[in-house]
Amino acid sequence: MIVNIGLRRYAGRMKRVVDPDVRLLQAAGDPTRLAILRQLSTEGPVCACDFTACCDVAQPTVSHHLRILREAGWVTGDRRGSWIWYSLRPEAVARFRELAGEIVVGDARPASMIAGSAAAPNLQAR
Amino acid sequence: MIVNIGLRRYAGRMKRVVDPDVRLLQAAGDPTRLAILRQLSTEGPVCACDFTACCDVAQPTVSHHLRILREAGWVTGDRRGSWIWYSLRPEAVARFRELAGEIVVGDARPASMIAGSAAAPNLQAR
DNA sequence: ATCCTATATTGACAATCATCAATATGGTGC
DNA sequence: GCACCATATTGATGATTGTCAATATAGGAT
Repeated sequence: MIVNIGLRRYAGRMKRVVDPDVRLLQAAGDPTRLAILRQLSTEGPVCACDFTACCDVAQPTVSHHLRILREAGWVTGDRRGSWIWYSLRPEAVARFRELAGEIVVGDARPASMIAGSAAAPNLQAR
Repeated sequence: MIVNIGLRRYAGRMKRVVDPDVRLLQAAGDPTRLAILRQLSTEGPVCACDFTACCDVAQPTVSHHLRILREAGWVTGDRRGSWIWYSLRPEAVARFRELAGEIVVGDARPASMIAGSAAAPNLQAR
């Protein structure tokens, strides 16, 4: 996508992520956050204070990543006293599994829907 | 992670992505690249020239994203004449599905392995 | 050889990201 | 009230990212 700014053309990053599937994948695609997700998966609800150990990052960084995971729908935080227990949201886990099931090798279409399988590709105008 | 550079402390991004799982997720976590993966999944091998349509991006951008998908292990390119046909790599698809299967809600450990479930969290030194 | 087309690479630019120190917020207990 | 703890937010910094125009590379056809 190209946007004019004054006389210049903007060639940087433009399309913000809105697709919830992309947000889910993008949130999981970070070493610290994947470690958090894995810890939540194997240990069940985890206190926020216990994430700094596994990830070797400072407390504000953990808080930052937890916010991203929360906004992507991966986790919820449940305040109990002065601690906050984080847990995986089943909807996100289910959606992630669906997403994985949608990516399959080979042509998933029934043979009747395929027109010219081995034909030339669609040519594009430059 | 903290690294000293001269007298300053570096507070920017440090740990490069090496975990192949993270690379897989990171590569999939982009709108253009997820669209490419989905097109490959539903249509089977796709000529590189056919990706510009679905993604609304210029040719170098498609090439850039294909390279990222290739380096993450998602796709391979097969040159046939002047066209290059891209297809999903079964290993990546399989790993992605495994990855999705590893993230589960609730505590996956057997009850015998759980010490003090409802006890206080592990306290950390600041 | 030359031309044409498909794809990759280079270089630049701006947005976004991950990280931390410092500070703020909000709860518990005295 | 005050002190202490857990967590979130702010602000700064530097790396990384996504995008394009321009150029390069490579194969097919003439």
